[in-house]
Amino acid sequence: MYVMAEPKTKRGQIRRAKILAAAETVMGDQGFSAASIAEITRLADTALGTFYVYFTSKEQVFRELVLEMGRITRAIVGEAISDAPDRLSAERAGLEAFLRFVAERPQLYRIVEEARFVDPEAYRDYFWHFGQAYTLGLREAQKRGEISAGDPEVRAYALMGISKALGDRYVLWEETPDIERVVEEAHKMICHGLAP
Amino acid sequence: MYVMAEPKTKRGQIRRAKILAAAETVMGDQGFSAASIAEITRLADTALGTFYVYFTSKEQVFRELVLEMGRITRAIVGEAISDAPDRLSAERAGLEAFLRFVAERPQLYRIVEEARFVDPEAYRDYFWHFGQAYTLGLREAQKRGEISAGDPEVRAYALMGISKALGDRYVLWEETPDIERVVEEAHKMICHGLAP
DNA sequence: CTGAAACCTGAATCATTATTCATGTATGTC
DNA sequence: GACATACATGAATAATGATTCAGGTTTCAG
Repeated sequence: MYVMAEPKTKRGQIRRAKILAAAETVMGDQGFSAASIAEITRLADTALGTFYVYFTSKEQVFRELVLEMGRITRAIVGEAISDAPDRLSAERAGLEAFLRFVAERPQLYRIVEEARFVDPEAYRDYFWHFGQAYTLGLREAQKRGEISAGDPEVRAYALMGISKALGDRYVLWEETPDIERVVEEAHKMICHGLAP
Repeated sequence: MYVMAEPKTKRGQIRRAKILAAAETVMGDQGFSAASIAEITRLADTALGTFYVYFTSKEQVFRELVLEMGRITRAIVGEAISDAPDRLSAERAGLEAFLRFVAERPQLYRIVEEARFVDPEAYRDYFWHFGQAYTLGLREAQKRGEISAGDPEVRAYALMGISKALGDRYVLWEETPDIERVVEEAHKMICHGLAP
């Protein structure tokens, strides 16, 4: 997928950023196919044709948004777990940070999920990257004896799945999410499992 | 959403079923928007217009497929766990059955996930229904002392999330999935958690 | 100041497809 | 075997919206 060169002037950079932000809003709210370039440029106070000065296609802005979401999510979760004293605390902090992020920017979250259909490669890359880092974190925690033995990659994906499902059910589907409570309950299960 | 009456004659029932099956294939392979009615009817050896004898719109066949998927998944998982001796065994059997189902009918799985965007109500109903049953099963297992105490609904969604994530990573993204191994590893974590 | 590069414009193009419809053909009942 | 109902057809309709383009305007280095 061909990508345009960076804008050379200040004005150009601002314009491009405005269009990208508008695309986030419109695509996040309405989904990829319902989002029209016309509406994106309208929201960005820009002429329709200007869109194609900065992006080669509708698909390309979308991909850009998915990449941005990857960077943001990793930054937010990474930050949240960075000063946890041990891995179990890190799991709790990471889950909580993720759920709060979903609550604050549901559009970005939606875009990543839609990427599964619009741009499967970007979607896969997103989780692959995240999964790699997650796996590594668990493997090292295991070496340090902070968690029990077990395949770190399977665990990483299982834990990502928990976050996503709880985000859907308790953040997106709920008027007033009680994130604290959900994190608490989930964390108990993550630490000790279901066995009596 | 208006739904057509059932076909009255044998011929009609067969034709309708043929179109529905073709829709499953085409929509499952290409996704909702890339799937064209023309291709669906071509695959069903049927004239284009005949589609509208049986379905009111493209959206409506899609919904029909989502509902069908709901019935099938519940049947398959329900069957798998029905003769488990206790809840922890049931969790293992259910996870394994789900992963095998994803491996066998990836198109249907894809359709449900796409419903999140194409028909959010159907998507929500699907998980709501499943979540209700799952929660109930966990609550009763807890009463019987087969699992430890904890919010059964949060646990239900967490467990569904695990299944979905492992389905993505180890079934859809893998040439030759080793379902047995993944189930084994995940089940250890589900039973005992990460705590050392 | 000035010219070239960069940026901006929005009407026109172009392609795609869901849906309709007017006109047949089959089915089953009497 | 005739009639009504149900089913089948595919060309025509109609709407949509992504992308292009031919010509302006702004920026900024020299």
